[in-house]
Amino acid sequence: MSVEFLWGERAVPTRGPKPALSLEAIADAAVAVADAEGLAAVSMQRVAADLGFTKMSLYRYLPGKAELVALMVEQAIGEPPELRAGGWREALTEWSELLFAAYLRHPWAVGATVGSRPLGPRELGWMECALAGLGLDSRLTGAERLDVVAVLAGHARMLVQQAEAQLNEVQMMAAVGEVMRRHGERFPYLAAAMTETAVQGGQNQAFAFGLNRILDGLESLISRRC
Amino acid sequence: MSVEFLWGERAVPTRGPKPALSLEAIADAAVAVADAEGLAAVSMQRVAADLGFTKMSLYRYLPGKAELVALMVEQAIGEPPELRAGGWREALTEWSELLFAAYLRHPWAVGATVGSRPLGPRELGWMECALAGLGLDSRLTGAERLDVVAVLAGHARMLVQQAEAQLNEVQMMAAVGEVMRRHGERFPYLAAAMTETAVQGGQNQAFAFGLNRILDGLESLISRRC
DNA sequence: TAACTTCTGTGTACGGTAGATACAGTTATC
DNA sequence: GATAACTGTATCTACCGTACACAGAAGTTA
Repeated sequence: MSVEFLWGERAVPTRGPKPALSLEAIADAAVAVADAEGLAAVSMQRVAADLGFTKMSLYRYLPGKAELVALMVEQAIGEPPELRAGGWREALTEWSELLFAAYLRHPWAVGATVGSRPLGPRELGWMECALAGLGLDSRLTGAERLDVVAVLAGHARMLVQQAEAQLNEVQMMAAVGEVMRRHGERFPYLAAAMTETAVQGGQNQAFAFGLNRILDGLESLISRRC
Repeated sequence: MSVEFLWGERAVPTRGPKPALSLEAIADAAVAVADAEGLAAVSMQRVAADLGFTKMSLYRYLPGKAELVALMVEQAIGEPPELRAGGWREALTEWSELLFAAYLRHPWAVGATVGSRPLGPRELGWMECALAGLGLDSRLTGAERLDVVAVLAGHARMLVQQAEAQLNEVQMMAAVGEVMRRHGERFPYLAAAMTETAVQGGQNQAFAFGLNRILDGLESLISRRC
C-alpha cells in the first residue's frame, strides 16, 4: 500500500476516453458487497461484475486490492464528525458513540483495520477530532492524550466485533450455551455471570458501561492532577 | 467451523497405521509460520511443506483451514494462567498483562479472532480466569462483570494491534510523520500531541496507562456501590 | 481533415489458494 | 497370513490477484 494513493490528489487526464468509473463508485460498490456478505466476499471480480465491468478495468483506477480495502475503510468511517460544544467528557462520549455507530454500520471495517497499514485522511481526521474534544488545557501529556484516544477507539472496535459475533443474545446463548451445558462445571464463574445476566440491553449497554468506566478513570486521573 | 472440533475429544483409532502427524504438531508448524511471516503466509500448502508432507495430508486431521486457524489461536494464547492471590485489582492487572504478553508473542492472533467464531476451551478458560479474579462478592451484576472482562481484553488486543503496526516509534514517525509534514496544518491537535511526545516507553507504557484508567474507573464504580 | 498520442476497457495467461476425489501403500488386528 | 482400516499422494476443479498485450475512443497537433 502506498501512502500517496490515499493522500495525493490524482491528476485528472485530459486525453483519451472518459473514464466510465470513479474511485468513489468503485468504493461504494465494494462497501455494498462487504456490508451484505462480509469482507471475504469482496474480490476484484465481484466488485467489477457488480459495476458491469471486467475485473481488469479496476486496475486502471487502483494499483491493487490493498488500495481498494484502504479506500473502503475511508469510505466506511466517513468524514469525522462535528462535535457539539461541551466539556471533554461530553465530547469524548459523543465521539465514541459516533465511532461505534459508524463501525456498527460496517462491521467488516474492524477486521480490515488490523496490522500495519497507512492511515487515510479521514481516519486521521477522526483522531484529530477526539484530540480536539479532549482539549489542550487538560493536565495530560501528549502521549497520554494519544493513549486516551486509542483506548476509546479500541473499546468501540472491541464491542463492534462482539456485536458482529453474536448478532443477538439468542445466538450467543446457542453458541456458548451448548458448550456451557456440557462443560459448565469447568467454568463456574462464567456460568454464574451468564445465568445472572438477563437478556437486556445487549451491546449498546455493554458499550456504554465500558465507556463510562474508562471516562470515570480518566476523570479521576485529571482531578488528581489538579 | 464446527464447535465439536474444538471441544470434542477425538476418538483415537486402533486399526491402521499410527498417524505420523498430530494436531499439536500441525498447529505448532502453522503458528511458527504466522509468527515469522504473518497470518497471510499460512496456507495448507505452506504448513504441510514445512512439516515435510503434501497439503492433502493435513485434511486427514483437519476438516479445513478454518479449523486450523481456530487451533492456532488456542495454541497461541495458551493455557489460562494461575493468578497470584490478591485483591481484584491486582488480579485483573496481572491477568491483563499476561494476556497482553501472550498476544504480543503472536500478534496475528488478534486478526484471527475477529468476527463470528466458536470459542475454544482455552479462550473460555481465560475468561473464566478473569471472572474468578474479579470474584463474586463485588457489587457488580453478572453482565457488568462480563463487560469488565471484555473491556480489558479489548484494551490488550488494541495495543497489540498498534504495536504490530508500528513495531517501534521510529517506524511510526516515518509513516505518520511524512504525512504530518505535508498535511500537518490540517491536524493541529494531533501535531501538538505528537511533537510533545518524546520517544519513551512505547506500547508497554501506553498499555499500562490505559489499564490503570480502566481499573480506576472500575474502582470508582465499586466504591460508589458500597 | 488526418495523423498521432494517450488513456480506457477487454481477453488471455499464469501462479497461487482451498478443497474434492480417486488411488496406492502401509499397518494393526483378526 | 488375510483383511480391513487408515495414511499419504496425484490429479482435478474453481477461484483469487495480477501481468501483459491489444483494440478502440477521445483529445491534440499537423
